[in-house]
Parts: sequence; C-alpha cells; structure tokens
Amino acid sequence: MTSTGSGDDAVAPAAGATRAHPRKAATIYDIAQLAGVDPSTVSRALSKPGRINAITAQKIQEAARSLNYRVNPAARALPTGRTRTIGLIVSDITNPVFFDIVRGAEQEAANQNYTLVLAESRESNDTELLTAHRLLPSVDGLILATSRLDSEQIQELADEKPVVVLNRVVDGVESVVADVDAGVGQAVEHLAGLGHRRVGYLPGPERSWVSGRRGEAIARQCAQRDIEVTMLPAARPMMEGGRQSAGDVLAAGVTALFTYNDLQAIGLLLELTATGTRVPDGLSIIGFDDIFGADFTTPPLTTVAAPHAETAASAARSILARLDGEERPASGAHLRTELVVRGSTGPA
Amino acid sequence: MTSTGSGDDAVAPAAGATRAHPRKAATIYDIAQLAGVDPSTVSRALSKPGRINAITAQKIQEAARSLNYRVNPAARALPTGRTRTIGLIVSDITNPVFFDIVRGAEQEAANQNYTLVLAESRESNDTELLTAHRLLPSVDGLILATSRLDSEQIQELADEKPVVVLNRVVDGVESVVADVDAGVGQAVEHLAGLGHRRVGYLPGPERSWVSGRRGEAIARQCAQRDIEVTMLPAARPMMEGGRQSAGDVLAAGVTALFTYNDLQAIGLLLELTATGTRVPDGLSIIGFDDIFGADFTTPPLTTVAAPHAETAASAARSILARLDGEERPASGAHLRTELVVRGSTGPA
DNA sequence: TTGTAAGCGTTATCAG
DNA sequence: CTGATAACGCTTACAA
Repeated sequence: MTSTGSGDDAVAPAAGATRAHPRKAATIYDIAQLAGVDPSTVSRALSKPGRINAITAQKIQEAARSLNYRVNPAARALPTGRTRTIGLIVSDITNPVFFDIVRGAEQEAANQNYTLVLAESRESNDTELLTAHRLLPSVDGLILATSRLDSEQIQELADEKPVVVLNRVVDGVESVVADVDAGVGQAVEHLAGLGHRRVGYLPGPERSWVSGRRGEAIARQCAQRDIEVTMLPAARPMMEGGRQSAGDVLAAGVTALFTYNDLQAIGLLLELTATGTRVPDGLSIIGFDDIFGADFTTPPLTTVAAPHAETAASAARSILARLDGEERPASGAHLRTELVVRGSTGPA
Repeated sequence: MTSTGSGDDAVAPAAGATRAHPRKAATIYDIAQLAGVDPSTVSRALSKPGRINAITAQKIQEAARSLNYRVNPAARALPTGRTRTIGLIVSDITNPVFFDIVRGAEQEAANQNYTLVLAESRESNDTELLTAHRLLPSVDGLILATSRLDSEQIQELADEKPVVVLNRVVDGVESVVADVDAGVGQAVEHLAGLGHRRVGYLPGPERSWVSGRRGEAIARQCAQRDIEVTMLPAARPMMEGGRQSAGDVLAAGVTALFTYNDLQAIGLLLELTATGTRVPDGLSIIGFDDIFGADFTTPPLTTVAAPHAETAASAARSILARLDGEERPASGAHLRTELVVRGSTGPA
C-alpha cells in the first residue's frame, strides 16, 4: 500500500524518477528494412490490405508488430490532407445536455476510427469564432453544437471544411435538427388538459436559434388551442438564469411556464420553492432537454426530451459520409422530441 | 422565418446545395511569393517573432492576412514532432464529475494554445488501452482521468509520451492526487458529532484506485475515533449501482454510509426514499465529488468535494511544462478535499 | 537578417 | 505485385 497518510502533495513526481521519452518511434523504413522490402510496399501493406502479396504482407505485419509500430498521424495527414479527426464545439461543457451530445459524437467517431476534438466557447461568439478557426485546420470536419455565430460566419467555416450545425438551420450548411413541434405539441396538449389558459415562455440567449424555435413552437401550438402565451425577458441558460427570473415569472401572471432549458427550470424551481411558491400548485413548469438531474428534483421536472446523442451521432456520421465522398447527407432517422411528464406540472 | 412547421427532416441538406471545399489553403510558399521573400523567412516570421527584420515581418504579416493563411498543424507536427494536442481519457463521459475535469483540462490547454482530444473508455480496461494507444501517436501528452488500467500498462504508456494520472498513484508516473484524508476526516468528525458509531462504505469498481483510497481513509479516520466501519460489496459507480445496493445497505445495520461517489449516493437515496426509508432519519448518506445535482436532491446530499477542475488543469499544466523541457513537475497548489454538509446527514 | 537545402513519415504516381 | 521517386507544408541547421 502506497498510502502516505494525510498531507499528500498535489502533484507527485512519483516514486522513482519520472521517465524520459527517448526511444523514437519505429517508421515504415524500419519495417521495410526488417522485412526486406521497400518502404512504399510497407505503406501499401499497412493502409490497403489485399492489394499485396499475402506472404510479403505477412512478413510486414510481423515486422510491424515486433517493432511496435504505430502510424504517425501527422505524417499521414500531410499527403492525404486528412487528419481522421473531427471537432466539436459546445457552448458550455458544464451543461449536462452536452453529455449526450459529446458521447454521441465521440462514439460515432471512435467507431469509424476517428478521434474527437473538443472545445468550449463559453457562450461567447468571439471565442467561438476563434476556437472554430483554431480547430478547423486540424480537423476534417466540425460540429457546432449550439452555435452563437452569425449565419455568415458559419457559412464561411463551411466553405473550408464540412460543417454540421446541431439544432439550427443555416442556409447552405448542413444541419441536424430535432423536430421541436412534436414535443411542444404534446406539452401544450398536456397543459391544456390540466386547464391552463395562460402560459409563459422564458427564453434563453438571444443568439440561440433553438430558443427562438422553441418560442415559436410554443406560440404556434398555444394559438391552435386558444391559449394565451406571454414571452418573458430572456435569461441566461443556466440555473442562475432561472433563479433570477423568478420575480419576472411571478409577475407575469401565468399558470404554467416553459423555460428555454432544464437548467433554467431547475434554478427557477429551486428559487420558487425556497421563496414559498409551490410547484406545481402555484406554477407548473416545463423544461427542455431532460438533462441529468431532471428526474430527481422535487418535484421531478416535466420536460421536453430530445434525442441528443442520436443527433450528435447523426451529425458525425454525416460528416464522415461526406468525407467519404458521398453527396447526399445520410438522412438519418426522424429525430423527434417528446414530452416526459413528471411532477412539475399539475392542474391550473 | 425559416420555420417549416412540424415534420422537419432530421438531417437537412439545407436550402441551396451544400457547399464544396475546393479552394486549397494558402501555404507559406504563397506568402513568400506575395511578400517577395523566402519561405523559410516566412516560417520564422510566423513562428518566432522578433528574430526578424521588423519591416519584412510586417510585409509577411500582411501577406498572410490577405491570403487568410492558417498554419497546417500536420505539416508543423512532422518536423517538430509536436502536435500541440493533449489527450484526455475518461471512463464515462456521462458522469458529471467529468464536467469539471474536462473543463479544467480544456481551459488550461486552450490557454496555452493547445487542443484537447477527448475519449471515453466506458469503464472498460480493454477499450481504455485501445483508446490510449489510438490517441498516443497523435497527442503530445495524455491525461488518464480514472484509469482502470494496470500500473504496468500505464507505465508503458508513460514510456512513450508524458502521461499524468489523476487521483491515482503509479510508480514512476506523474500524478495529481487530491488529498482525501482532509475531507474524510471532516466527514467522520461530522458523523461522530451526530452520534454515529457504525458507519459503512459502499465501494466502487475493484480496479478503481480512488475507491480503495477512499475506503482506507474512511477506515483510518473511523479507527481513530473508535467507530466501527463495515465494507459493503462493491457496486457500479452509477446511480443504478446505488439503487441496487439498497438491500445490502439496509442489511448492514449501519446508521451512516459513505458511497464511492455521488452518483451511487443519489441512486441509493432515491431507492431508499421510494421504499420508505427516510434519509437522514433512517440512514445518513455521504457521497464523494459534489457533482452537479448533489445540491438539489431531497434532501440535498452531504458530500466530500474535490477540486476537480483544478486537478485536471494542474495535470495539463504539468504536461505542458514537461513538454517545455522543465524537469520538476510544476508542483501546483495543495489540492484538498473538503466536506460539504447538506441535508443527507443527521443524528444517528 | 535572410536564403539554401535537407529532412520529418507517409502516400501516390509511375514504371518495371 | 513491387520499387523508385516525387510530393505534402513546415522547421531548422548551416551558409551567406
């Protein structure tokens, strides 16, 4: 047992000197020499199996194995122009929605032996643009998860490499969008059934395309059922934003409220509960995304869930397909949103 | 408004054909030509400013800008052997602990103009090893966040490139470890003060080094205060694991329980509450990590918090420092754990 | 300070 | 099927 009792040092050089990294990696030249063939033959044997004599291929494989050979991705990228890497930019790593998005993209990439490069824009369009440009030269394609960029900026990026935007439509740029109306329809129906006639919407960032779509869908669905909807002042898409909007919400005189996302919903729920408004008795709340934690608030949150992992996976797939020269985006399954009814909604 | 009503397609080729990506990127040769200098001069001007005539530097900058030049990272990596990339492998992207870890690493990397490559091992040592080997050639260093690998496997990785393991000690390999005892000491003290004499520990994966350390720390601290501690059968480090252990926990006859992590704690809490055991009256629960959500369970979770973001940032810093040729790891601040008292602990 | 030239590890083209 | 050989875009002694 290496336990050192209390008072560990934060950074441990560890027992025994930290190792050096001298032994430079084997190259196809080393293999060629060992196998008695030309380096170019090694290259072929390794990258396009089948197009080579079985027996020499064998020898090469063995040599490679014995030398513990690994291709040098940078070297491969130079002549091919392909890095076997795709980039993903999210606005806030700390937001649980991105679990599923990151996982979906990472899995799909890993499946096809691609590697996922992740960056965070921290809800700022400036850093998003910077980051995108920093990433672009080193990836084969880029996924923009919740872009706050202008359409033109995105189009420019898309001019350089395959770009897919998630849950946003940008002219001329491919996108994967889950159908909001399905879930919102169910939600409004649900509220109507509970007798609500005045509902509100707490929007997220102005630059958020989804926030707009969600607002529209709500307005549309409510209009169809003759329900009055009032739009509140925008709030930051975090728990804090929800908390801070509690006053606005109460002042709005609605009996049910949609928030832009679950984070806001949870923040609001907490604030309301803390200040004596009961949910759902005093106010019904519906969030969006069904994030981690939405099921264990008190009461648990009713929310419009979206297939985030599948959305991201689909985006990754689409990029990889395009890299493989396919024209038509591999139009994936229908991505639908869906209401998850829990405890935060009740009779008006 | 582009809204299409309901029935959106999942993958939209988008209005107007998806763009092509022909225009090949400008190189230093293009700049050289435009600026009337040699490419090598351009290279210097761009990579080591100062070592060049101010006026030619100026010309080169302008040419670069006008051509919208971006360095080709692969091309740069080839002669230098440096990719300006660091890898991070986590066991489960979906576990909120990793928010902070990912963010800490990503921010520190981005600060120094490095890029973070992320991969998930899904709690499997096989895929972890595979992933590590897949990543290694394309990164300058690797951070293993919660490795399930054997020490020897990690040491082999560390022989090739700078590797830092988080919250684990491996001989000869650098690591960043938060001091568990501090927080556990506070926690046991807290329980003792509440009159608990029999506490339990629900461990995580067998291969998890932290799980072992946490168990030891608990045992040690309890021994000092003459508190009896019983070790339960291990459970998976997820909410599900906590849920499934509810029976074991109740059977153990303890009045307070530490779980390996907050995920388990939350799962257990939910299960217990659902089946009629009240927390903390029937059982006090303490988790580890203070993840997202720990503050809004009912009751909110008492937990031992660790500075995850700082831990990861420190790891990244250490790798970057080593890449810059510094010998001594930049021994960061003391990383201490700390008890956060909330509602899941009460009198015995 | 700047130019020359070699080299980084692969792939790709072209003969043989 | 395999071997030369020229890229790929950038860095880096070494010279000038």
